[in-house]
Amino acid sequence: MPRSSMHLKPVPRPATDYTSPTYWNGLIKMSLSKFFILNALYQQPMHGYEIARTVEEMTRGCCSPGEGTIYPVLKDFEAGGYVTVMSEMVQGRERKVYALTELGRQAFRVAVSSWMDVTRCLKESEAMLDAEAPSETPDTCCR
Amino acid sequence: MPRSSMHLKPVPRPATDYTSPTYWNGLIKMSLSKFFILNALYQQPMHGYEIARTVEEMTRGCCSPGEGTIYPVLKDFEAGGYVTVMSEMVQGRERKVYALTELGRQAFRVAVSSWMDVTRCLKESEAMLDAEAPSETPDTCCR
DNA sequence: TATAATACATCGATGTTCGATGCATAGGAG
DNA sequence: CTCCTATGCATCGAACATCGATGTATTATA
Repeated sequence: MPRSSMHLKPVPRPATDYTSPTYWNGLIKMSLSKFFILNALYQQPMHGYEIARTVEEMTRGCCSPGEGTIYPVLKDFEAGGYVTVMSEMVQGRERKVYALTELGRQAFRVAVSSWMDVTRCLKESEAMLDAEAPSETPDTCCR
Repeated sequence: MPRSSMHLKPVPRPATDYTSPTYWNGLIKMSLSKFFILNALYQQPMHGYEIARTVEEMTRGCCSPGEGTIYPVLKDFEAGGYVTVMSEMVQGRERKVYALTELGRQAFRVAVSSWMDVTRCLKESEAMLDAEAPSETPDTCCR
């Protein structure tokens, strides 16, 4: 028996499947959670749990940050002065309603602007594909 | 002197500036390096160093993955069968020319498709901003 | 009396990228 | 002749973002 297979072969690293939409959606999500949280709050003040559902709906499931993401981010936003918090009790349950400050609104505008830049680049990538294989765009949205 | 300030105050965490384009561009970059590397190779086979310059140009500086990103990624792509490598010597310098396999091309098409989904969501976010403050889009691109 | 939905919060694990560092050659500036 | 820049590959620790599991608690529903 080869010695190398006896010890310390923890996990062979399943090798990422780059042809899986799941992979790319996960990766994309990685840089959009904060963006969409700001986006939701830009529409109106709301509490953490509501943000989760709002973003889910807004992005049609493309990007739905988990609670493990949302609450730490909100805490960070609060510490930086991007949101203010109002605690309220509704039917015995605590609710922390977050509202964007002017600084928070400014942050979101910058974020949109930055994303628009890359969006243009992405459009060009799509155009390149369309040029060789026209008529695509199945509009499946994340599945 | 308060004891808590004597020990273990490593770095106060400078607090992220979410109103800085630099922050958002950095975050965005985070999920687009692999995408643009595939994009470059989709156009034609090239070597690592060339990929860096091509992506830089392609994205007008929006997303320029460093070498510390590119080489590990290429190695990963090779291991997964997404690219093939041809080593050549040019003027005494080694060059490893990478070419996409059909699997690699497929991966890129999936990636584009996934990105198009979010692009639609981003468009809507921009539309929301434009509704309240029309005539923006300065087209500064990353600065 | 479970179960689901609401609502908050934390923590370790995973994955992505950066920046520094290292090696090596070629060519031009001083 | 030596320094610096550009080319070209490669690695590694640190920083950061997000997930998934876990925990607490209340209310409504089955």
